Amino acid sequence: MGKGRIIFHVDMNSFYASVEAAYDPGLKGKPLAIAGNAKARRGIVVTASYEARARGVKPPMPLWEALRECPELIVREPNFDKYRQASSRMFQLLYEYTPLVEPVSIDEGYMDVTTAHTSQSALDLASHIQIRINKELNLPCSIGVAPNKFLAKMASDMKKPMGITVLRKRELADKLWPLKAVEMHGVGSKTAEKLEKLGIYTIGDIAKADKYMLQRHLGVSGLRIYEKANGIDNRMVDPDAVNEFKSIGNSTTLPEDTTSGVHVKKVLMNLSDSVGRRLRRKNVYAGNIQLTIRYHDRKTITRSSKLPYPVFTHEDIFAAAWNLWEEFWNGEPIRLLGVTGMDLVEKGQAYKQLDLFSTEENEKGERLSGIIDELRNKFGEEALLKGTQVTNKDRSDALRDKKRRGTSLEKDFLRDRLFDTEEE
DNA sequence: TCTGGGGTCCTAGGACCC
DNA sequence: TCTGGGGTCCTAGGACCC
Repeated sequence: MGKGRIIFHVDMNSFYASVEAAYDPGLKGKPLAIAGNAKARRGIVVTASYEARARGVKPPMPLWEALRECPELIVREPNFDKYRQASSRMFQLLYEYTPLVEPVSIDEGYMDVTTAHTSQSALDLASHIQIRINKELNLPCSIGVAPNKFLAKMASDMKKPMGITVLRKRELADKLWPLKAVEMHGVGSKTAEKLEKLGIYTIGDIAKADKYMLQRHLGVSGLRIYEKANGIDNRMVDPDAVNEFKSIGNSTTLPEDTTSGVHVKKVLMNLSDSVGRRLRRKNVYAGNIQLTIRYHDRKTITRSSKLPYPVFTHEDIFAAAWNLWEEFWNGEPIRLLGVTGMDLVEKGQAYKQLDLFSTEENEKGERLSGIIDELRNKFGEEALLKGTQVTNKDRSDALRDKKRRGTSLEKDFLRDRLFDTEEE
């Protein structure tokens, strides 16, 4: 007693379809599918209402197949602004209970409520949250209640829609172990196939397998699934994780396959522009640009190059992408193109360095930002960073910033993640 | 009639340096 | 005559998730 954590996993049910139905009550109770690219025939079903699922529509199914299964299917294109808005309201509601909320994606997140349920039981708290989300936002969700993230995640999957499932350590053998290995978070079809060849079919089989045998065949993920199958998962709920971006990219499947250089150029310029806007809005530079090419036969390659200095203008991004295209395209028809910025570095870091030379910190910021871009162009980022020194004061400032961020979770989250729209 | 778009993490090989 | 081993960086692919 006293040492265990209480973790919730809140999982919105058929999120996109539910949001559409909340806006348009006429959709309630009808088979509804949200599908991208609905007109171009190349779309897939992203989300299906439970009525649609009952008629055999299961994401991610090609749209034509869904319509064959269920001719009366109502199809809507996704409206991400709407979903982001609903999502932010949902998370704001969660933050009312604890700052220890870790959004995982637009429609799910973890909460650490170990110290947030003083007056009521954890189960009552989960029920309370679920009812509020349903009443105030008109959206259904399922909640898993468990001593760690993995078990909470598995629990929220066990009863849908509008379920609440408690999964205790002592219930593993009954509730978790009978499930097929592929049901486990982290085990996909490829890993499940490998496991079957080892005579492992259920999560219980994983739990009872030889740990080092799993490691030999699956590397570190073998160790990981062994621990999880035995109910062990020490990962913390990290409210800051959502702000730590590793890459920002956009891709698009073309209406028709193409070999036209002019066409490709136009598409890459659009993608570069959109990636550039997103980088600038998040105040980061990309040190590496990656081009993704999917050929007519769906064979997909990625080619990337580390840049001499980090970039964030659409011209620089496009130039890098175009170089890769000219170097690596094999001449065959293209189905999809993608541009991604990687090795992201915070723009603020560079400004911070320059602030060392500045007496009035903020006044000169604008002018300095122009200078720093010039210096970067001339000498590259590395020279720039080497030219300055980090003091202890900087370190403590950075630490304080990070701590402060952790206490204004809502704002950071809303700005950085949910309102990730195309406008500047 | 074929299968989107946004990501993260892990692995592995080669280049290069000491 | 031909030669070790460690460490880091860069790149590409693949598995997985929502």
